Amino acid sequence: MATARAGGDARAGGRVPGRRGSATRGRLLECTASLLAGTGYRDLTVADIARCAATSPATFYQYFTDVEGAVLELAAELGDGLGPVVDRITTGDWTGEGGLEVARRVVQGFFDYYEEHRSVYRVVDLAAGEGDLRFRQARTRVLAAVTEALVGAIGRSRPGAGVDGEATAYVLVSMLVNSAAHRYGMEFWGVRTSRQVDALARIVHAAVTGAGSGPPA
Amino acid sequence: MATARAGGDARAGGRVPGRRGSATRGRLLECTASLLAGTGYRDLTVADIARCAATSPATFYQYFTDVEGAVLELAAELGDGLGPVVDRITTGDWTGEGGLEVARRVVQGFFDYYEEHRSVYRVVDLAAGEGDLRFRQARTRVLAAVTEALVGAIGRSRPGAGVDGEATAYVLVSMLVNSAAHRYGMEFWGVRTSRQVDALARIVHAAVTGAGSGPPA
DNA sequence: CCCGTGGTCTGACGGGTCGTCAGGTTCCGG
DNA sequence: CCGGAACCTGACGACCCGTCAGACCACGGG
Repeated sequence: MATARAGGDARAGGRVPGRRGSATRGRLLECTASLLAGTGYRDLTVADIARCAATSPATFYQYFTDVEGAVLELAAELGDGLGPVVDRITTGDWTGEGGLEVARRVVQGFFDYYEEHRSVYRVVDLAAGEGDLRFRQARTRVLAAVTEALVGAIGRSRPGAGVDGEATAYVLVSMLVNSAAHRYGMEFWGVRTSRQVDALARIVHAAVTGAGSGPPA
Repeated sequence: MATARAGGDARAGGRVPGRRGSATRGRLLECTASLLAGTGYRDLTVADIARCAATSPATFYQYFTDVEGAVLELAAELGDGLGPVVDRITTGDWTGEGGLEVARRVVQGFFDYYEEHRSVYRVVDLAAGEGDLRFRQARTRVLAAVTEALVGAIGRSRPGAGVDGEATAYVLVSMLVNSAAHRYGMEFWGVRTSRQVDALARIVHAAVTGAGSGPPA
C-alpha cells in the first residue's frame, strides 16, 4: 500500500529497522515518556531526551520527525489498557440495583487506566484540540473502544427510546477523561476522588439505563 | 499584605503603570491572544508576539515574566462572560418538561462562551493538568461561578436526596468543558454539534433534577 | 524656553536549542 | 579479511531566550 506516512514515524528513507536501531529507538521513547511525566510537556526538549538516552540529538531525528512525533508514537500504544474497562461495560449487567455498581467499576477502571497515561494523554488532548489531525485521529482511536462499548450498552438498555446513543456515549467519555485529568485539581478544591467516582457512576448509570433517582417529574 | 505575587504579572520592580506603558502592555496581550488562536500554543514564541506588537522582545519581559505569564493574564479575564450561563442555571425553572429546555439553553450558552475562548482555555487546562498551581487556581476561578450555580440548582431540585451536589456539579462542568473543547473532533467523527448539545442537555437535566427517561428500574 | 527626572524602549550579548548535513564507526555476511 | 549496510555523531547556521546597560522619550518645574 502506498498510503502516505501520517508522520511522526521514523524518517530514514525506507530503511529496514534493524536490531540495534530498534533498541535506541525504544530507549528514546522510554526517555520521552519519562521526561514527559517528570518535567511536563511544556519544557520537553529533544536535547534532554537525547541526553537521557545517552545519545546525540541528531540520532533522535533519525527516528522521529520531531518531539511530537515521538509523543504520537507513545499515543499509539495508549489504546491497549482500556480492555478491562470495555469488558466491564460490555459484560456487566446494567439492570436493577447492580447497574450502579457496574457503573462504579467502569469509572474506577477508567481512573486507574488514566493514572498511568496522564502525561501522554494530556498532550494528545491539547494537540487534538488545536486541530492537529494526527493527534485528533490518535485520540479518537484510543477512546473508540470505550465509546463503542457504551453505544452498545445504551442501545441494549433502552432500545427504541429517543436517545442518541453515539452522542451520549461521546459526551460521557469526555466527562470521564476530563474528570480523570483534573482529579487532583478537584481534590485540591475539597472533593475527594471517591466522591467524584460516585457522582460519575450515577451519571453514567442514568445515561446508560435511563433510570432516574429523584422525584418523578 | 506581603502575599507573594503569584507570578505572571508585570515585573518592573514596583513601578507605576503609566499611560504609554499600559498601551503597549495591552497590545502585547492582544497579540498573544491572536497568535494563540492562530498558530496555537505549541509554537507561540515571545519573538513572534513582540514582532506582532511592533516592539522588541526585551519590552515583553518588562511586562510579563514569560509567555505563560501573559496567557495567565488572559486567563484571568476569562471568568467574565459566563454570566449568562449562570443566570440560566439560577433563574431557570428546572421542574417539569421545561427543565430539559433550560438545560439545553445552559449547554448552548456554554458552547457559545467556550467558542470565544478555546485557545486560551486549552492552555489553562494543560497547565492545570500538569500541576501548575497558578493555572489550576485560574481554572478553578473561571469555572467556580458555573459550578456553584449548579450546586445550588441541584440542592434546590432534590433536597435531602443522597446525592453529592458538589461532586456532581464538578463532573458536569468537566463534561461541558471537554465536550466543547472537542466539539469539532466529534463532528469529524460524524456527530453534529446539535446532537452533542441535545445529549449533554439530557444528562445535565437528569443529573440536576434526578429525573429519568427510561423504563423504571 | 530649557532642563531634569523618571517612565519607556531597545541593541547587543552569552547561552542554549533546533534541524541537517557529511563523514566516521560498528556490525555482519561472504 | 573485506565490503557494504546500518548506525551514530561532530559540527554548523539559524534562531530563540532572558538580561543587562544605556538611549530615548514625555512632561512638569524653573
